Amino acid sequence: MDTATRDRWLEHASQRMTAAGLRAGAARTAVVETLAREGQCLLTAAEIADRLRGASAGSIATVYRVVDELSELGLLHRYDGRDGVARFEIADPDHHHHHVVDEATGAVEPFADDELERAIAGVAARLGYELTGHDVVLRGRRRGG
Amino acid sequence: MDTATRDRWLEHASQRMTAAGLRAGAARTAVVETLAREGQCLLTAAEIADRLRGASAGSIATVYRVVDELSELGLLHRYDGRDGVARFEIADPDHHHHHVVDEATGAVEPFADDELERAIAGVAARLGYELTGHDVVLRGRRRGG
DNA sequence: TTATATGCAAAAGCTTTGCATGGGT
DNA sequence: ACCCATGCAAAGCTTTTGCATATAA
Repeated sequence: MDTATRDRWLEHASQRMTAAGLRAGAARTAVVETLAREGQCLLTAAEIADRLRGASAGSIATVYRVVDELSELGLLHRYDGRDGVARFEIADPDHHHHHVVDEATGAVEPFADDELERAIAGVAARLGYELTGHDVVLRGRRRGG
Repeated sequence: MDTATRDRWLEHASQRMTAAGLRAGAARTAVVETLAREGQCLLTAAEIADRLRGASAGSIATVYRVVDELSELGLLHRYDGRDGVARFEIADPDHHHHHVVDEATGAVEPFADDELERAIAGVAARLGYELTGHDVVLRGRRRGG
């Protein structure tokens, strides 16, 4: 993820948070900046807290509170994997994507696919739903190398 | 889900379990039959245990052990929602489907879509993955009524 | 008979909450 | 000044694990 995208998201997040009446506290700001820095990469609350501790502070409780707020505002995507740990990453409308998990290594790779998105939109229309979100997770093994 | 489908799955499950060296204990059998009876419907471990208690027994620990075994054998699909509770349902290759969650009511509706499946297969091929599974969850609000 | 299945209870996570304190506006 | 944000500790959950007993094969 490039700097421009990250900065754009930071700007957007700042506006949304202000509009929502959220103050720019030290911990909240640090969580937001950490998520922006990691970009298109899923982080657990514990991983975010670890990165904050490197700087100054960050209690796990606050991290959970902040990621909940941000998710509520649509600023984060949340993924709940099979290991019972929630993971978060910034939601950038210009970089919409999903993930494929390599079951051999556990590695997570992002991907985007227009045809998949069209198919999902088609399903929603057919079923009569107005979509607010959707998750796609592929699991498999990488062929070749 | 019709009786024939349920019976077919039960037969299939029985064979796979025997082949895997699993014995037909009371609790395991009861869990399998409960899942078959519910068919195309997601159940939590606690919900399964509740249904067992109505009959005779069923400890939550055993339920977790059984659904893990069955998932490992590919006999169950597992969904991890945002509430941190895993849900299970029988995996019938002839009734492959996904789910759409109505955010207003929390209702979960199954659906199947060939175009969506084709898109997913296409993505996997493009990325060079041999898929072992995939999840799609749509979230939205039902239009009209 | 022998290894597996089961239940109970305890432990192990992750996540949330209460409360007192610190900090933004 | 006022109210929100934060940290700590404790509580709440789901899920896993240890161990003794019961049971399928």
